[in-house]
Amino acid sequence: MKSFSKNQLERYPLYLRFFRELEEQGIEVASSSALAARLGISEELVRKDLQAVCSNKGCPRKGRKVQDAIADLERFLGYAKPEHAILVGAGNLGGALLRFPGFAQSGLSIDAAFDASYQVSGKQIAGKNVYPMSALPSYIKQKKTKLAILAVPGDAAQKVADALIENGIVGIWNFAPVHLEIPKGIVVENVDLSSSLAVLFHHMKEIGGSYHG
Amino acid sequence: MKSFSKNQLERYPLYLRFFRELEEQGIEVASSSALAARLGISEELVRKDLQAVCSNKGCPRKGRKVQDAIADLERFLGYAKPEHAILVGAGNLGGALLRFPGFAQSGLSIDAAFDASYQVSGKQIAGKNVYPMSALPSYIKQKKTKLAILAVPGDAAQKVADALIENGIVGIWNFAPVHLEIPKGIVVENVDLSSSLAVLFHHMKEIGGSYHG
DNA sequence: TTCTTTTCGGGAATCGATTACCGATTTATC
DNA sequence: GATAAATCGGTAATCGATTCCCGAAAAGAA
Repeated sequence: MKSFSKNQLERYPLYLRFFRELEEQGIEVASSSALAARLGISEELVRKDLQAVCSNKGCPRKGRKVQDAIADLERFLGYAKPEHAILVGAGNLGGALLRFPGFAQSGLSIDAAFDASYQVSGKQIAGKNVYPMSALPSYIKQKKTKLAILAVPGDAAQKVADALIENGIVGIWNFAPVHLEIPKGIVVENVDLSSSLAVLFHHMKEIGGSYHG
Repeated sequence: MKSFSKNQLERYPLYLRFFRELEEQGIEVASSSALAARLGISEELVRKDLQAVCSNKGCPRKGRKVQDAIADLERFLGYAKPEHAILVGAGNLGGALLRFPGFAQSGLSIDAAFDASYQVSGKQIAGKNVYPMSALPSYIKQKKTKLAILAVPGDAAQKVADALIENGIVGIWNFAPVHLEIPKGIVVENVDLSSSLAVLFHHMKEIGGSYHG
């Protein structure tokens, strides 16, 4: 069985996005070279990535069938059936995630939200119910939800994560700026804006675009 | 001169966060081993990372002075003076970023926002003015802004990015789900949720926590 | 048809990041 | 004061990702 590095996994959605664009334009075949040029990476890398997940071979001199590539990528990425998730913390960022329409194209379905504040719980955001935190355990157990999106303030994140795991959550998409302590067998993927900023700032310093010196 | 990999750069904010927590707790010295254990990475890696940016040496048997480490990390990350940025696209996600209070601790200051919709431009969000897009060129030129946060819908992103660059922006923090075509000398850092999701889904499949199969 | 061009797919080589190891040093303990 | 334990800093080795390279196949041109 093949193994996939984090970087490699992160590239697949970019490939899929590209192929979907081509499909919209009515283009039926595309080469790895074109994809590589568009994304600014080497064509060998693209080819190897696609070889690893595509059931169909590419055709010399032409490339890959766009529709086949889309099907292969969607299957590999798990977009066939949407993954059902709950969102915890329907405040500033959480609300934005609830309202974001793009997740449907990425195989994610946010079914419900939970918030500690009674100013938001009991209402709806983007057509999704926001429940009080007290309703969380029974909801997870009843719906057998496996995935949670964590968008609570940093100082509450660990406590909430513990509760989620205790009730059966095995995957956490963590938007809180905290490194969570997690037992083995639980998956956490962090969206850490400060890390992303660090990369950006450093590159800007290199080209001399920042005032930081 | 040293070079820093993307992964390495992304770790520094985590280190800084950890040291700041210790400082709040009144702890004055901390070892790389403790940091490594907390973050779930090897202690050699932590040591090497810190050696690369710290002016002060660690002390055998004790570790590093927390305050020195914080100072070194903040200096390296460019947090001494905040980087001034504008935000383009004050809608769903953009609004959330404007309201997010954590950027001050990451050396970022969002000074103003711009939006194409007249329903939001002219108003304020989180105390920051939202201007119409027509005001963008003159603002950038007058304030000599170098950094822009791009939070517009995907289909508008490339066009907006082109305009930003034309007016002097050299760094773009891109939240739009699009791979931007950018001339040389301009820095782009993408925050791509679909890539992050791909990593999460894959790991969940590995542990058997997903319904995807 | 034949030649050229482009792309594919696989194997070898390279490059860089991470890990392993080791002697040195300092602190705590006895 | 002697001894043990833990951490440091540096070098060497490993591991894996990416790149390089080549022969083969398909399409288009001559």
